[in-house]
Amino acid sequence: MENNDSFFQRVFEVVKLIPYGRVTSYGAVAAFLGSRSSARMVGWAMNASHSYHENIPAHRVVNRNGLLTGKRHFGGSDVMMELLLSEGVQIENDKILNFDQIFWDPAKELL
DNA sequence: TTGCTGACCGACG
DNA sequence: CCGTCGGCCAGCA
Repeated sequence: MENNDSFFQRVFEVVKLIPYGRVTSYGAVAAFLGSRSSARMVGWAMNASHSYHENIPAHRVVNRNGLLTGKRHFGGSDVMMELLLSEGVQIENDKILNFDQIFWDPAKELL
């Protein structure tokens, strides 16, 4: 892998690789990049994804609890939840029920 | 340019 | 159990 890309670019690369109907956590992506403490940057990268022309499935990235913490940044509505629901993800009260089942760990799946 | 903030996470008291 | 703090990096006033 090339390390010349910025942190954000690396985050996008991983997020774009998330399979349909699967989700991952900020910490998992951060850990895959080598810095689990940089989970905040992953979330910030999602915010920056608005500026990028590429399609970033940010709705497939949630926090460690499987909670849709970033839904408020997703158009200000339940768009994030709707997208996940359309992918077969079970959600209740902004939380992914089968999080353990659909969790996609880049460190394991991608490698 | 400096400094604050942010869609997180883990540790500590 | 719950509140607080540090760490990581980039964007913005």
